[in-house]
Amino acid sequence: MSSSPEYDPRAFPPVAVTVDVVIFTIYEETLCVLLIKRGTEPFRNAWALPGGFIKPEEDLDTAAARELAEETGITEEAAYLEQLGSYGSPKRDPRMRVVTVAYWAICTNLPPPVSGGDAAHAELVPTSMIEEKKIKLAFDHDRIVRDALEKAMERLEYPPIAAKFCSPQFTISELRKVYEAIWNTSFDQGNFQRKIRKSRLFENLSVEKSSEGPRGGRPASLWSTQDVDPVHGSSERFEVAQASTPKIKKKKTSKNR
Amino acid sequence: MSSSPEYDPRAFPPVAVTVDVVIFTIYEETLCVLLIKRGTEPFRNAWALPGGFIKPEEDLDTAAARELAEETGITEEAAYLEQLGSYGSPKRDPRMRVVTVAYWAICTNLPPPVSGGDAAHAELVPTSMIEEKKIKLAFDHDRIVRDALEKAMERLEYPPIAAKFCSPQFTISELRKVYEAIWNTSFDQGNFQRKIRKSRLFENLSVEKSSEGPRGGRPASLWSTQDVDPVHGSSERFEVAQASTPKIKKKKTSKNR
DNA sequence: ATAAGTTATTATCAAATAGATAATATCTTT
DNA sequence: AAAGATATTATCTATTTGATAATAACTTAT
Repeated sequence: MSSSPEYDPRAFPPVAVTVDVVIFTIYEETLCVLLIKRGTEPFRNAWALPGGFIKPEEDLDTAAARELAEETGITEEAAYLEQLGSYGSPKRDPRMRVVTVAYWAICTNLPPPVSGGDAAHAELVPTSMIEEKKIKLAFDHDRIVRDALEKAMERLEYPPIAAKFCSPQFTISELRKVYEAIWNTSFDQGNFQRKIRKSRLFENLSVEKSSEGPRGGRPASLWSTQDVDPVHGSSERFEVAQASTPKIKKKKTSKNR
Repeated sequence: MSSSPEYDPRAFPPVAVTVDVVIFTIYEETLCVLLIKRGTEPFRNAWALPGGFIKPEEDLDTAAARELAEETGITEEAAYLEQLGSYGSPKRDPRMRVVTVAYWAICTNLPPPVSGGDAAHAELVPTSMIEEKKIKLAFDHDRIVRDALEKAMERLEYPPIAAKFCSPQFTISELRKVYEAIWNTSFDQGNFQRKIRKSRLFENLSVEKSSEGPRGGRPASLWSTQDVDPVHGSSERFEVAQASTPKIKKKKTSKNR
């Protein structure tokens, strides 16, 4: 027993360690993931998550932030980036033992042809394509995306994280549309507003008014939220149960592209 | 950009990969962690988490389950075991680059001198000792335990997971005591019972009655719960806010041993 | 056997929250 | 000026929660 911490690291078979990042964004009111088309074997021409090896002097989080920046041009501060879990099935890479540390990220409205990235190879794919197995992913990336989705849904019950899908200043309707896109349902405007307003997680930049946005209608006030750091469990939280009105509202199933 | 999945794993600097397990149990009404005293450098004589290298043909989860069984003699089915996250700071092990995949586990009432384990080296330590930095842990295990605590608190809001601290059949009071030990507070008996009874997560083995247990008082009915598998976020959940009565009740700060 | 103590279970009531719906406010467009 | 659109506020009811008490079913001491 307890062979445990009594070991010599140099005596053991080496493993390659990579990071992969599941980058979520909302595009055309649909939750999407950034994927890259592989150009080499194995899994040539299959879609894969952006990722790569950790560098010798690089922390895991740093490596993930680097991958995120390389693919989207978006810095870590502008996004939300969190570790998801590690995947190390012995056969997951046919070449050798590779353990990957997966991360997931939220980016604000990525432009469709990914700026700064290799536009030819990168694409935003609706998560429904993956959930419904309409697209084939390399390695175990299918599983990783599913796990990321699950974790994201959990985290988004903490509204400041959902706000990461929005611009730094946003209207309550924009935030509501984020929830609607992700849960693929409709929420009641008034009740949603009530919840946001009494939640002290957001700050009303009362003077400001949304300039662009929808054509017509009463202008909305802008809101912001403090940076989300350690998402400790005891934080204020949202039930995303059925805040929807049962009237007719039932959003059309998410569209593909 | 997008240097991403186009790589050759054999071309990169090797990393050693370990698993470490944060094993929680409740001992003397106090939440404890199983630690092992290191016998070799580095961090000789410091406390450390049980753990070790992944084997060439072993999945990460398998490795964690193996470590759990080696230290506690408890099989995975009897416990709750979940991945916590990976830690890979370049300097976390002075000897070479070691990335560890951390897990956390819940075990039912481990006997104080750990059965099946190396009793001389293993000990149950109250988590408060670690939270209050009264004990020094090897490597970054301090951080790992803190993260595990945070994650555990999150998960325990799903009551069937909290029930893993109890025997397969338990009384509502036993379950309540689990919450009280972990949140270090008192909960109202009646309200707690109300919540459990209407939550459909537990099954009342109505005929049965607790035989042992407390000496005196009305006998409690026994309950069980289905096995908890994928803890998907949309599950029924508990608010652990302040179900406590504000009367006097304020549990003494957890005792050491 | 009875009383006292202990734990479990059920009941009750007020306060807070959530779901549903409507009313009002402030814009843009016709 | 009217119609349409979106935001914001207001109500009302149903449900849930927090607090407290009452009752039930046992064990132990007298």
